[in-house]
Amino acid sequence: MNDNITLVWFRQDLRLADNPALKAAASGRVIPVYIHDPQAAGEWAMGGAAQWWLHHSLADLDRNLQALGSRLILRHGSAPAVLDDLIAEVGVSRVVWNRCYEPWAIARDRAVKGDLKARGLQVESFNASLLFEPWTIRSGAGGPFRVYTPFWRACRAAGGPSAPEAAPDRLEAPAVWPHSERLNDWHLLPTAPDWSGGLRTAWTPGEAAARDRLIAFLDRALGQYRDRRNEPGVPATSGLSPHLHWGEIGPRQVWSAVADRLETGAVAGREGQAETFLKEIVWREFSYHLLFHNPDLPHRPLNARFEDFPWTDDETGHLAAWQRGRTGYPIVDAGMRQLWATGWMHNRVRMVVASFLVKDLLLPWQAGEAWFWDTLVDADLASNSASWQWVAGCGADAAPYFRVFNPVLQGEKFDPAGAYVRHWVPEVARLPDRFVHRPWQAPGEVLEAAGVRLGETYPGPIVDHSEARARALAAFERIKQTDAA
DNA sequence: TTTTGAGTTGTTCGA
DNA sequence: GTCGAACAACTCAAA
Repeated sequence: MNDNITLVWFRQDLRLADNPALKAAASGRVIPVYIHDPQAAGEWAMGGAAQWWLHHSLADLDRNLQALGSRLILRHGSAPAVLDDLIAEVGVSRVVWNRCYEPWAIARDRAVKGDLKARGLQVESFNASLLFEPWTIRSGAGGPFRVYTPFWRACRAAGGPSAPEAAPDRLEAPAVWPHSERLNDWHLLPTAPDWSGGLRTAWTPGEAAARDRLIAFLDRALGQYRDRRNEPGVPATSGLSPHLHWGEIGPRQVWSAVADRLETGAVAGREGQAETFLKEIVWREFSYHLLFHNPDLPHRPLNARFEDFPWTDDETGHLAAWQRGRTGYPIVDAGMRQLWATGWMHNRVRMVVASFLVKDLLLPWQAGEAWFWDTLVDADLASNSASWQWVAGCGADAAPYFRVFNPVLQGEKFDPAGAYVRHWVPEVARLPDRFVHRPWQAPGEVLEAAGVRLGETYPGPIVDHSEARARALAAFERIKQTDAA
């Protein structure tokens, strides 16, 4: 039975526009399907925040497909088995998808492709998630990059990414729809308790919301991006990371929208501000490039010397204090609480909290990576692992080991009026600016007037930063010696 | 082929 | 108070 039906397997490309697999299928009958397979990712199964996002994004995709006369078929189970079932049920002749780049997904997709082709089906995969495929950007010597700036230049030299394509106008339905499971039965949303209130306040998953967020960012913040993106108390960043992760919008769409503003003079005199934003988009590409060429990136330090780094055991409950935002450093605690409440953290603060975990607490970067994975709505294997390695100093083009963020100075520099810490750490909200990032240095009467009792209403610092910094530098000194020996 | 200069995000110290 | 130097080692790419 061959009805010339194309099965479009949606994964991290939950959108209709700029979706090459969907576009390729749209000339004939289409069955869009999403397969929920929590086991496939192994230890990188989605965290709770990611599942919350996925639920709403799938609901949105289904609505958008229905507007084109189609719908989204939901199935759970092992993807190869589910695809087999669908193919047998409805007589599919062709299967298409947009590529994923997690090592486990690459292995799965390669096996599926080989298997389906061997059985005579047409199978095609496309690029929806990246400006450039990781294997197409090469250094002068022909290999992958390990330093960002040459990678950026190589991307620029590759010319602009291809233009995004519009969504199909309509989609032809099959004569009979295969059965679909119900989204609610997947229990992706938290219940008992429902902790998703902060996520709902902060985010609207879905393709239209992604587009709205992009436009709002371009209108309001692109022209000051370079100067203000580091201020966590100001909405100066795009907030596109979860939308990009789930593919509700693609980097080509983002790139072309920025290029438009540049070409039309909408950011005249502020091109450098916009360029800094494009560089951030390319940092995402760089992370995918690194993961593709170094599949162990999520587990093992790129710089092998760090295998022997003397991380400490978490005997003191430091990890839990960090996770719950009770380190006694307001900027660190604000970030960790923002993460817990909203599933997202401002990038500047991600660097501060990561440096604190890895350098002040000497806990392994993988512990931070795992916590971020569990709690972020934008949890992305490539960006998360590349960024943690960068902070830890063991990654590509990494922060030098002696760069230890001082949480007080970082707070005072980037949140000088304390708006960010006051919002997320209300215990210290009534402290004056000059003590809001260093409550333990406030005189007793100032603390009292602000209603702060250190150790009771808010913790004292769990480590002394300057001692911790010295400890970190000494630890790095040890792996230097290990290497020389 | 070899050499050379440059490379996202910081802090501290001493002049 | 400000300012420059020092804090490694390694990759990349141009010369």
